Amino acid sequence: MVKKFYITTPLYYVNASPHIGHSYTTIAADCLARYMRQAIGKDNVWLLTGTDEHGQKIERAAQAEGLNPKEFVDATAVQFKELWKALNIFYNDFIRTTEERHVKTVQRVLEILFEKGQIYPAKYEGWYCTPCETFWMQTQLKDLTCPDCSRSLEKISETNYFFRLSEHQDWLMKYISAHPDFIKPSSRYEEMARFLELNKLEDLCISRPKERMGWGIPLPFSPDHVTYVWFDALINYISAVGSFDDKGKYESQWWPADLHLIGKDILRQHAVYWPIMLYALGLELPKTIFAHGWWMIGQDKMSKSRGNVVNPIDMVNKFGVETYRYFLLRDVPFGLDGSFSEESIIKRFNGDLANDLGNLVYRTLTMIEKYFDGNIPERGVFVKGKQAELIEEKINLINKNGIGLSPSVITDCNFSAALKEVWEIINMANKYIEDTKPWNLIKENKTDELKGFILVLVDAIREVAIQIHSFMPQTSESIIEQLGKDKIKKGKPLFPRIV
RNA sequence: CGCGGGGUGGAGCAGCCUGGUAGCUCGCAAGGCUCAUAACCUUGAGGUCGUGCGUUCAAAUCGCACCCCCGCAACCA
Repeated sequence: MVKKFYITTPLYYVNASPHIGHSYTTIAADCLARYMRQAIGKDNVWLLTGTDEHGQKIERAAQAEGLNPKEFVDATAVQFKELWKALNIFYNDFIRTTEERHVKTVQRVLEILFEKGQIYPAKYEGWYCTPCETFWMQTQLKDLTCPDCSRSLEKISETNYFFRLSEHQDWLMKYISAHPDFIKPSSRYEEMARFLELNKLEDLCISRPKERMGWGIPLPFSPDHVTYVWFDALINYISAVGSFDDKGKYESQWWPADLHLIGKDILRQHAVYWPIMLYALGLELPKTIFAHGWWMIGQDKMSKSRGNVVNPIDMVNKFGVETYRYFLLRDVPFGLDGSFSEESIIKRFNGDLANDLGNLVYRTLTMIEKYFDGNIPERGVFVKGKQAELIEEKINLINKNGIGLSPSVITDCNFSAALKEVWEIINMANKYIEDTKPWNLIKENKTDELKGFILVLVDAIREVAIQIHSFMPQTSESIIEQLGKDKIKKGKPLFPRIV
């Protein structure tokens, strides 16, 4: 097991309010971080999230609301923080790209790379749509009109700064083929490996002239330019957890990251640009980059233009945090796309949470109440049936592999499979009750058997509560509490069925 | 055109790499039970595994060809 675990979410771009996609990545990261805190100690885990706040899109979004960019991002960043609170996200740090610590590091990185000759100025030629304020590459165009607004484009040529991506292709390809865990899941790994095989990397334009786009970090060696997107945003992963000294040496107790969780849309930036930037700086590469899938809304892609964006807060208000977290992590294997609908949330809720888990807890507590006056029977040597042994075996097995997530499950972020494992205990327990028929035991005065039976259930439920802690912290705690130490504190059903 | 993913009982998926009684969840039907949130447990119905050809004693699984769906433009996890 690793000694420290540094996990990140992407920096969310704050040109609009957070949606379920943002919450998905962050909940997954929170779940892993919670799991790892239990496994290796809370001081050894660092979960970083934050917001990406520069760029033209934000400049324009701010304008649309009649705010200056800073006012605008301040307001949106708060929305993200509030959402994380509502979703019970426990992060160690929240970095904003407008913060001084970040700006300084970005400029330092630019400086170092410029001195090393990794960044160079060159004339940049392309087609510009003035009304849209958008720059188009030749390859994006069918004719000389703007793909967005169809107005005619203007050819402009300006000096910009470029990062020498192209000269790094060889070692990156070798690195990737030597590190099968670098990009996950494996389908994405193949995708990237093939991309590098089939395409030649071109140097990356990393600047914009200030007069055209002012809301960004100025290049230290050319104050008339600001950095452009990725050179700003990606650096947060190091700017938040360390700094460069005068000699350009980076110091950090957390770097390299153990896991960058990202959506599949930004895989190339993380799997190609970012490693090359780090390599050029002489820094270690992250251990693993995991690209998860997207939530579709029914069959459709979620997008602002379609107007089908789902607000996580609405879902939380409707179904509760715990259900929302459970649904996202359970319904679809991490890595694949999922189909989001209230209907499927309700299905999961009624099936897994109300009928299986909630009802198991409730019926067990009721039996303890009725048969033992609310006292959990004392431990003793009781005759165990075969089923009881199977349940105990299962519990031990899962315990041995570490809090319900076997090592492969954790490294492959297979939340869904982990929960399935846990639910097997639940199903076994429900079946065990059915087969043991405690209502007959009580009639026949078989108290010892009844005690043994209840203890098996109590153990099973405790185990389940521990297992689900990273996924549904509140539910876990509530179950432990209701079970009490010796005397139960039965409450209302955990998940009252939605009719 | 090309690239990637996919087509398995009503729905969603696993199985395919390493050929050999087609499995899971939900839904549906019948039954059982009463500790429980009309919940839980059991059983059952329902599939030419996209199409065709080939390899093989044997193909959902391997090979070839074809058909259909999704993504490969932008905002964005």
